[in-house]
Amino acid sequence: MRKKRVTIKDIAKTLGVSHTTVSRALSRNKSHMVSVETRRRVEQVAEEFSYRPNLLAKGFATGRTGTLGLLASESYQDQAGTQIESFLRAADERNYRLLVGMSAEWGASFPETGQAAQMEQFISSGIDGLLVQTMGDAGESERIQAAVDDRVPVVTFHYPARGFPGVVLDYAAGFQRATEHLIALGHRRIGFLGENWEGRGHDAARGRGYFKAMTEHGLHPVCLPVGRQQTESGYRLSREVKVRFSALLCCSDYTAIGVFRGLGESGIRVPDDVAIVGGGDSDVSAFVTPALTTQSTPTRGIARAAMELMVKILEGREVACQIVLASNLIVRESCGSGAVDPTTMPW
Amino acid sequence: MRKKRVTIKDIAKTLGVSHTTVSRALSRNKSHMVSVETRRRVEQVAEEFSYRPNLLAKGFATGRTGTLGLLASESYQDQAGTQIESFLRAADERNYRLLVGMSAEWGASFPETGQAAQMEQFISSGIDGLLVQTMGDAGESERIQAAVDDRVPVVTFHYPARGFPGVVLDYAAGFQRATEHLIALGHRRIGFLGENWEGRGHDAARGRGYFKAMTEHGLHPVCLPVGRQQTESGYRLSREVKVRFSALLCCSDYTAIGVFRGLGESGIRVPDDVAIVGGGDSDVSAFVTPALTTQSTPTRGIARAAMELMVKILEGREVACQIVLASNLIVRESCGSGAVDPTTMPW
DNA sequence: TTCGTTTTTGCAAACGTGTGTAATACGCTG
DNA sequence: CAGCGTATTACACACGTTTGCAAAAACGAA
Repeated sequence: MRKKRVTIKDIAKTLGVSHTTVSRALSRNKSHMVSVETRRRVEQVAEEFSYRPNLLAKGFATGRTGTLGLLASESYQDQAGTQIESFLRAADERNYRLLVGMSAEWGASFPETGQAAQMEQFISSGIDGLLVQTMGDAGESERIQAAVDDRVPVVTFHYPARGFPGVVLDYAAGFQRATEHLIALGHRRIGFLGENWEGRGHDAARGRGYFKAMTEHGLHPVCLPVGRQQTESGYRLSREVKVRFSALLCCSDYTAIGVFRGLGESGIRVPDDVAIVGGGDSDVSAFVTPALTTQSTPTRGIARAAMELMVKILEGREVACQIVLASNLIVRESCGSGAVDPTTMPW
Repeated sequence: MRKKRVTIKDIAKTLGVSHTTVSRALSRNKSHMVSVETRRRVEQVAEEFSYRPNLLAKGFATGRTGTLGLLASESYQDQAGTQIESFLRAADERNYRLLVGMSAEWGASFPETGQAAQMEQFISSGIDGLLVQTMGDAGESERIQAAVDDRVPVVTFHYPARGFPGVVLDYAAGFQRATEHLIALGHRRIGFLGENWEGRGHDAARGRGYFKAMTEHGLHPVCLPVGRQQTESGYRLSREVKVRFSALLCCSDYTAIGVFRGLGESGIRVPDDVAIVGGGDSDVSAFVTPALTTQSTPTRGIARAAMELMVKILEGREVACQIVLASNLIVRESCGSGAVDPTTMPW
C-alpha cells in the first residue's frame, strides 16, 4: 500500500545541493535568497517527483500547522450541521484546515469532561487556534480556560464567554422585537417555547428578550420548556398552547413545525386562531404552510466573523473583542402580518 | 500567550532517568518493560506537571496520527450536516479525530480541482485514512486514485467507486419499492422529481429504481430535474405536477415540502388529489401536514459502517469490500396509505 | 563465586522540515 | 590588488517522540 514519501532530501540529492537550499527555494524564504536558476531547477524536480510537503513535519518544526480546531455543540441539533458547513467554507476561503469535534453529550454522563478532553486532544494535535461554540452555561468560561490553559488562542461563538474574544448573536434583541411585533398586532396572551430566561444559552437569551418586551408592556410572560427533540417537543406542547395563548414564540423553526402539526390535528388554525413566530430561519421555514415568521440566525455570518477574528488574532492584528451580530425578524404568514399597518411597528 | 510545553525530557530530568524510559513508561511499550516503580514515579510526575503528549511529534515519529480525513460532498446539502455529525460521533466512539472538508463547488469553476487539493492537503497533514463521500460522477474513481496515489487507505460512502472499499446505500431498491407501493395504491401517472436516471449520484440511482418499477408495470416514467435549492425547486415544479401526475416521488423531503406548499396554494390537496413520497426521512418529515411518506437514508448507519470498515482496514483485518445498506420505506400520510390493504403490498 | 538469563535502562539514530550562523564566491570600490 | 559588502549556499542543530541495539543491573542456579 504505502509508497515511500518524496522528501526535500531526495530533491536535494538529485540536484547535488543541500536540503536547506531546497527548503528555502520552496518556501520562498525572504531572509535567505536562493538564485533564480536554482529555484527553477528545484521547482522542476519537485514537480517531476510530484513532491508533497509533509505538513506534519513542517508543523512540528515551525509550531504552526494551518489547522484550526472547531468544537461545535451538539445541543444545537438542527443548526450544528449548517454551522459546521459554514465554518468549512470560511476556513477553506482562508486556506485553513479544520479539525472538527462536537462537545458530546451522548453517552457521557459528564459532558464537560468530553468537551475538555476534545480540547486537550485538539491542542495536542497541534492546532493553531480553537473555535468553540459556547452554550453560556455556568462555569463554561472557567472550563475552557482550564482546558486550554493559554496554549492556543480561542474564539468563541454564539454566546459570550468571559475572558475570550468571540462572536455573539443578539438573540435577546431579536426576540424582544418579535414580541413587540406580536403585541403591536394586538396580542396579549403571548407564550414562549424555549428555555427559561433565568437559564443560560441562546434560548434563554431569547427568553430574556421576550420577558423584557412583555413586562415593559405590563403583560405576563410564560415559558414552556422545550426538550431536545425539538419538533416532537413542539408537537407535544401544542396541546397546552391552544388553551392558553393567542400568540406563541418558538425558539426553533422545527419546534414551530411541531406545533403546527399539533394544532392542525385539533382544528386550530394558524395564524387565524394562534399566531406563531419561529427562530433560525431554516431553509424550509418559507415553504411550510403557513410560511413561518422567524428570527433569522446568520449562521454563515457567524462563521465568517469568527474565522476573520481568529485570523486577525493569529496575525497579531487584534487582541480581544466581542462582535455582536444582529438578528433580524423575517415576517411571513404565521403571525398574520398581512393585516398589519407598518406604521404601528415599534421600530 | 504561549507557555513552554512540558516534554518527556522535562520529566526525565526531574526523575534522573533517560527520556527513553519516560516514553516507554507512558506508552506502555510491550517489547521493553519498565519497572512498576519507575512507571509509577513517571506517571506521578507527568500528572504533576500536567504533561500532554505532542501528538504532532508522535505522529511524526510513528507515522500514525489517529486522525482521519472526512471529505463530505456539498451537493448533498441538507444531508451534509447530519452526515458529518454522524461521523463525528462514530469517530469519537473509536477515539479518532476527524479532519473535515467539503468537496467545494462554491467559488471553484472546477470542483474536482478543489476536491483533489483537499485530499492532497489531508494526506500531507498526516491522516491515517480518508473517508470520501462519493457522488458517482464519471471519472470519480480515477480522480480519487490520482489524488490519493495509494498513500493512505480510502473508504468511500454513499456511492460505489471502482477499486475502493465502501459503504453503499441501495437507493434504487428503495425507490423501486416506493414506486411499487404507489402502483399498488392504484396510481398510474407517477412522476419523479430528482435527477435523470441516466445520470450518476444517488438521486439518479433512485431514478433507476423508479424507472425499473414503472417499466416493469408497463407505465411511462417521467423525470422532472430538481435544482440545488431543493425546497424552492419543489415549489416551482409543483406547477407542472398538478396537471401531469396523480402521484409523485421526490428525492428529498425538502423538495416534497416545497411541492406541498405549491400545491396548497393552488388548492390541490395531498394526498387526496396527489400522493407524494419523499426521501431522506429528515426530522421534520413526520410533523409536516400531511406527514410525509419517505425513503429513509440511514445516515448514522452509513457513518458507523464506514468507520468500522476503515478501522478494520487500518488494523489489517479487512482488505476490500462493498457494504450495501438497505433503505426502508416509511409509510405515513402523504400517499394516502390509510386506504391500503397490506395484503396487496408487493413485498 | 561465577556464569547465564532475564529484566530494566540508556544511547543514538530516525522521522522531514526550518533556521541561525558560518562559509564561499562574486562584484565593486578605492 | 586589497578590502569590503552582498548574494548564495552549506553545515549543524532544533522540534518531541519512538525504537533497535547494546549495556547495565538484577536475579537465579550451579
